[in-house]
Amino acid sequence: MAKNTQYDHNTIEEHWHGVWEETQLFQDTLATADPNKESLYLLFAFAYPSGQGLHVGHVESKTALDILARFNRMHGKTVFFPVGWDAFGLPAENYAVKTGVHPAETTRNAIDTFRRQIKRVGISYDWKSEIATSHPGYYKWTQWLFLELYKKGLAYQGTGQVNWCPSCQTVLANEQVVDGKCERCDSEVIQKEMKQWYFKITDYKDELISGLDQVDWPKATKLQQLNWIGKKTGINITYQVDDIDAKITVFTTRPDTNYGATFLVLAPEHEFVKTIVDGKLETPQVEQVREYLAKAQKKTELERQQEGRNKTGAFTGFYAVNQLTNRKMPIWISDFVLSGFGTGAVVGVPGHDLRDFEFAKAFDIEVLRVVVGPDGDTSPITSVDQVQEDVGKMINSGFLDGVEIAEAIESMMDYLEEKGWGKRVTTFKLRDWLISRQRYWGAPIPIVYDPEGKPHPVKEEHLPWTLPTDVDFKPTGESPLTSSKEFQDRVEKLYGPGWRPEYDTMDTFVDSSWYYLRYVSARDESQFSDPERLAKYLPVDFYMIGPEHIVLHLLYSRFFTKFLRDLGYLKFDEPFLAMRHQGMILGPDNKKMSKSKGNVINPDDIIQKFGADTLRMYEMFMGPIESDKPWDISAVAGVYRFLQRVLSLVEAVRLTGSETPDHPDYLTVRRKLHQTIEKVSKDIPARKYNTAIAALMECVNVWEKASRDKAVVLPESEVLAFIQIMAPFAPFMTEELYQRGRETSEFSSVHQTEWPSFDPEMAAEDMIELPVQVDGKVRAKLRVAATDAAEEAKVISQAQANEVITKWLDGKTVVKTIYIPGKILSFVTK
RNA sequence: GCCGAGAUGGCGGAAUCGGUAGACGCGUGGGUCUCAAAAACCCAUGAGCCAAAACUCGUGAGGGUUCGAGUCCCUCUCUCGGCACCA
Repeated sequence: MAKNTQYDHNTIEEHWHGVWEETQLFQDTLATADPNKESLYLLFAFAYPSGQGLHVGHVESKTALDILARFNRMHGKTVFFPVGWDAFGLPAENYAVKTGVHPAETTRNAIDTFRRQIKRVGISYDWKSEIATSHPGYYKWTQWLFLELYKKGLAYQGTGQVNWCPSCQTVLANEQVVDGKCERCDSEVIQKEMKQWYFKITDYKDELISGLDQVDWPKATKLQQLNWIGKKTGINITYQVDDIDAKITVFTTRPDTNYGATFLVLAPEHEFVKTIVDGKLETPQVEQVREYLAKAQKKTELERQQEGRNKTGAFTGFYAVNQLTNRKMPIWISDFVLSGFGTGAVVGVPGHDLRDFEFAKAFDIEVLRVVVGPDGDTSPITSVDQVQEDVGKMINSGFLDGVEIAEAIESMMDYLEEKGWGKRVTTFKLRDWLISRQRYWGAPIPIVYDPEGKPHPVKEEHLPWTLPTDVDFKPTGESPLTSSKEFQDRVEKLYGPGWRPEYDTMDTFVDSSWYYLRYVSARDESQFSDPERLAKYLPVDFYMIGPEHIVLHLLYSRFFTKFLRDLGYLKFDEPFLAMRHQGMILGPDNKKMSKSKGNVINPDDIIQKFGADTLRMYEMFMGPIESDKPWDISAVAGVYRFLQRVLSLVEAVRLTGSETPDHPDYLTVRRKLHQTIEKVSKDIPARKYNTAIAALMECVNVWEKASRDKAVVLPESEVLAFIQIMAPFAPFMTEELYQRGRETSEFSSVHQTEWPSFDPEMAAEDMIELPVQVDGKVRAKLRVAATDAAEEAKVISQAQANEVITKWLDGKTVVKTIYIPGKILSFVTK
């Protein structure tokens, strides 16, 4: 056979890239789609076009989807596989602050780079439906969506404590604060009271939970969403404040221990605290309350967290009465109680809640035991390890004595409700979504204010409400749009003198939470998306997305989907039917790739040296898509060698020209080929690309050996089948091999051919190797004709005739014989 | 602390309705070719014992169920991800 056929990957890949561009292969899918064909919508979480360009992680997830796309096209489906850009965002704006280059220009250049790189990797996107969120044709509809929410009362202005990043000079959503720091720049986030725009995502909280039953997502992802929504059932208990006309309601999930309640704690922001500070309620402790409040408000989120479990607090001078015991419980304030959760007030049961115990110890409050400890311990609780939270029988608890905790919870809730002292409630951790951003590079919020400062929606005929360009980017703490003269003039001209625009822009997550709806009619100027196409192609069949988007993007997207469904625009409840996450590609040092560590692999370099086919195939071969895995440059070369061998092998077949289907070893190769077709056909839909590639390699190993040692030459149809099953992985080289074997000059791609079928008969082995165990240990392997595998008696007698088995059975009594047809034969002796 | 995922040769990983552990690739050792080297190709490659065959051990640790456990059950350790003074 011909050795070392030159594998000139750059020439091959650039050539076919050019041909595909010219012939518009797989472009404008929906306009040309056959309505009778089954359709498949594959979606990649669109990327922020950063100045760094494409990285190997992008290549991984894009290739994974591209393989699915090509495979399904070859199965006759209409595959919708669009691409776009999450183009608004901070990096371009920060770059503008530093250099003065307008974000629009930075973004345009970055997109151009990405587009070029993605095409070079051979991702078969439909570029006709490309979108960018920063394009007025797109954000017009983002603004339209805002107005629809506004009309329904789901976009509202609220004043409250917000997360403020002093470095980005903007507010952040709760979801964007990570460990008390800004997720973008790691600056410490502070709390600020501001008037901002919110979306009422909490209206959908129940459905955001129940809808998860409809989708095929990783279990862990669903749990994480549930966790974030944080549904909890408990009871609100209302206590009378002693001596004055006031009541305080606490939320608790554990009313069972209420006989052990000895104090109340209020969040610093609690209404009752306000009345004290305002002097409406007289107490000798007013000064210390004020002092504590002042201190608490100054703390940043981070400082609060760093305090850890150390309890601070102040006594208000008031007492609440526990109806169960008539005990007067001192009312304290402390910042460990959060105003946003429950009622902003808790009842302290120090004997059976770790936190309450710590608080009681810090301020010398009485601790009562109401649950029997392990080994029947009923002594007073004096140390932390006696604080028993979850299990045990009630004691000192009146009618609950002797009852297990779980049962006591329900009994007590019933009792409190019966008495009118409490009411069962459900609470959620999920807050409304704060969408105002004091930044430039985003979609302007389509709101204008009249001279009295009252907000009005921008009229729909004024959409897109364009982002002004005469803006000073330098962050001042005020929105950059404040500096635009054009923006101000526009508003006064359209709405009247004294009117002013809303200067804030929308969180970029607003842009990215509905893009998958826009793709199907990306150029439509009359509506946000085409109803017919939405009905036909949505919801998304398969979504590939990084694990970092689990909480924010998915939650917001699901909210929009449900909202638009309620308006009648959509006929489905969930936007993404199936979803998986790609793992991270780590540097060769097994660490996350970063410029500072100098371990970044640039896909351009790999393509230059080995080609896009190698890059794709290597990344798919590294391991399961879902797991993190380190880059290994010599393994890349291994994949390159494989491709080179394929090229040589196929070339050799064609140069030889004479097939040898009558060769005795031909059947071995054909069997392997059919086994490989079967394996690859099963592995691709399951996205087990690493094992599919391993199978392709095995096939080549067998084929090559037969070709070299035995001069076996496969018929052209079988060579073609191999090329076809490899095509989704290595689109360039397979196109080259396919075209070399064709006679006609009219272009038709290997990627448009029909996927080869495998013949189970041809794939079947005629001899199998059957392990034989004696007492659980494999002692011999029998060669059994496949046709005999089902005949137990025949197999057993063959085993008993085996020399090694005889030796092991010698002098022993076989008490049991187990035969799993075709799998294993096991003798058990005494 | 709580929730989730995971731990398999020198490395990445195969194999989980319980049935030959280590497919495939990398690396390593030896060889062919060459004046030499590179490339390419061939052979070997879990550990122990060993001339070889055979045998013994072996999937984070310890127990258990089973004829048989990487896979199932219990306990534990470590790593990664998420949440966290959430009442």
